[in-house]
Amino acid sequence: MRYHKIPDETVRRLPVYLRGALHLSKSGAESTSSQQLADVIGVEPWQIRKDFSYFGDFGTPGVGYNLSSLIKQVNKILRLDTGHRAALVGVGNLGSALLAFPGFRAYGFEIAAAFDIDRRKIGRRKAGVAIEAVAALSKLRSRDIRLGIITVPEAASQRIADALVGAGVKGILNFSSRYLGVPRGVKVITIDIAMDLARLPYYMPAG
Amino acid sequence: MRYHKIPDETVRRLPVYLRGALHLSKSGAESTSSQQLADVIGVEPWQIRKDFSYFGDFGTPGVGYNLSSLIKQVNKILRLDTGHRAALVGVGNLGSALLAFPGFRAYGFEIAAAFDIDRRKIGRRKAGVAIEAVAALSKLRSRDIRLGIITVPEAASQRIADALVGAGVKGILNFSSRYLGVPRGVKVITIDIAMDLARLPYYMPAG
DNA sequence: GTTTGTGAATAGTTTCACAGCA
DNA sequence: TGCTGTGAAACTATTCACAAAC
Repeated sequence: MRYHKIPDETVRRLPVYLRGALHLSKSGAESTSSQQLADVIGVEPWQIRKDFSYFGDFGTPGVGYNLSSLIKQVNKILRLDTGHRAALVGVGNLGSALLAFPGFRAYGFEIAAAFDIDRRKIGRRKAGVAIEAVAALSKLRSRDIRLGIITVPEAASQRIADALVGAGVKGILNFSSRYLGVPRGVKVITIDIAMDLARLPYYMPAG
Repeated sequence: MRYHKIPDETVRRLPVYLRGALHLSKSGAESTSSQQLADVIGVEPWQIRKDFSYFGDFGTPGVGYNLSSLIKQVNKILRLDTGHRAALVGVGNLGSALLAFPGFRAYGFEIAAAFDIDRRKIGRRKAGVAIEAVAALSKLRSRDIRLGIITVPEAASQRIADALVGAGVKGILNFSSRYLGVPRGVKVITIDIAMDLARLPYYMPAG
């Protein structure tokens, strides 16, 4: 199955596998099996094997997967091996929390710039990052930043997305609840916190 | 198609439709069409019609959908018509941001309690909510709280999930990056911010 | 004996195209 | 005419079961 289109769902799971592998590796293990990795992350072993099979032979039959080589290969597929600099726009409650969030580093991300529209915030620092005026967004191109994180109110999100795209950003993590129109070649992933909470009651027993 | 199992993907999209409908309604419209709603939220019109068709007749052929009745029906399907009280555990950066987050109210959610393990935080208030000791979690049952939001560090998340389940919580919104094992009958939805960011580079043009 | 990798079977979802109603 | 609702077709993803590799 080496020469196939990769299912989106497989790509969605790869970071999960990566995290599981990192976890096992930190626990001192040198190798693992699809069964053990599956137990750690809560999926089924054949799913892991199938997903990996799209990219080539990751493991050794009868033995399993070498963790450090597995981590290296998945990192490469996801292009996390080079490191990425992101710009965060909107230093409110959520934006501030993300600036301080330690979880990005494990995947090689760094929030290298922060922007806000509020004059009182501009010039200050938050979690070591200087807050700049939104107007300065247009100068991102020269700063090797190709990722944007949008944590502004709904009403401003499309305008900010346009500005980020204009500044050469190719990937956006969007925390606003509005649909963002972007040109082909730019990928948006939306995290809508209230919406995820909103489908929880559907699955809960009545009461 | 009235007597079918509802696809999970349909349930995932219902809150999106709800938000679009609320948006149009706030803009002053009284009715809409699948085409207009689709444009607002960035999906295709037949997707909307198909999804609604699992639940019955929502619209009028030749005319469209009445917004207030649409909103009422979707709210009912998602069980958002009754209101829900949630407990948040872990008042760190992200937890604090969520306590102050205004977006939950639109869906009828209220964060009615907050818990932390840090003695210095216990007894204080954040966004109007008193911070209680994690040990007090066991008394949740009597407070009409059946939803939990977990914003604690990875290492503690399973323990907190167990405590929430023990206190009668039936739905969990999990922001930690660890897989949570819960009994049948409890639904977990995980938002893993770093993981979503981690699959963005895969989709970005090389550079 | 153990565990991977993968075709084939099954299940689930999206898309189409149009009948039927306002 | 305009728009919904939905079977049927096309597509995508999951699950199985087992041959091949160690």
